[in-house]
Amino acid sequence: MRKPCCDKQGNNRGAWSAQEDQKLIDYIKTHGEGCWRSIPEGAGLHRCGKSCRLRWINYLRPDIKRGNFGHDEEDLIIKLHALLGNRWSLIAGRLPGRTDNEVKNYWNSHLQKKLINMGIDPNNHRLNQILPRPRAEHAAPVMATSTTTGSKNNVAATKPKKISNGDSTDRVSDTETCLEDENEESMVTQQAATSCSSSIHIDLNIAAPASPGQRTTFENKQENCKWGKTSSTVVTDPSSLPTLLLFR
DNA sequence: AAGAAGACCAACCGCACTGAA
DNA sequence: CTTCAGTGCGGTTGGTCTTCT
Repeated sequence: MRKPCCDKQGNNRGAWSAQEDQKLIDYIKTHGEGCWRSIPEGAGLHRCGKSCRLRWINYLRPDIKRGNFGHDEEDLIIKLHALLGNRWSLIAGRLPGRTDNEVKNYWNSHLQKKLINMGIDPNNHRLNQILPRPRAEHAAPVMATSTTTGSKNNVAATKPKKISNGDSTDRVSDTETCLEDENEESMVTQQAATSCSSSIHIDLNIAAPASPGQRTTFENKQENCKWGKTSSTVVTDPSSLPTLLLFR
């Protein structure tokens, strides 16, 4: 397999210092985002390009929105996850100012637990057979309070190892979307979007994400028709799916 | 007050994809 | 057509903070 790009000896690793951040910001401000490989050298950073890119995209970019996720953002993530699975960059693309890493972390640390508490399997967004018994004072679904479940280990335990069979479409196989069988995804997403209750009005067409210039592999695949699966049936009425609780 | 357990999140790692040579 | 460098993405890790006992 490929050699990692970050095997260069002498590179810093771990947390970024304020000085390093500033160097990166200054460099990108003057030269723009370009060849990530050349950025560390140009900026005088002892980091690999990959690390610089990550730091910039996830933390230093000026349009990053930091802080708690709003209620509608949460709602949107859940809905998008139901549609798209673990395609975090796509999901993040619909949330202005949010990064894929942030969305992913929020999902793993908050939303999974929330869904579990609501009796919904976060992997496929289906209603679980056995609902967790709500506490008397919390008859309605509520935000996950501090529970003993859902620790890092528990979360990890729910995640099967990545299946690497060379078929990139299977990269989301561990968290199948409830609409996984769709091959007319954009159509379905539109339908789902219209069936969302909602104060949230979004365009769920699979198109260029909110952040300009960012083109995902997923979208490339879309364009190249590599989604490939043609055998599955198209569910034209999402309301017929018993699983899409959140779209009612 | 102190240690343990849990929660959160920044960063790293490995793999897949693309495009140029 | 093949190879390889560059890049992006998703999964995972590990450090730090917070809460619990």
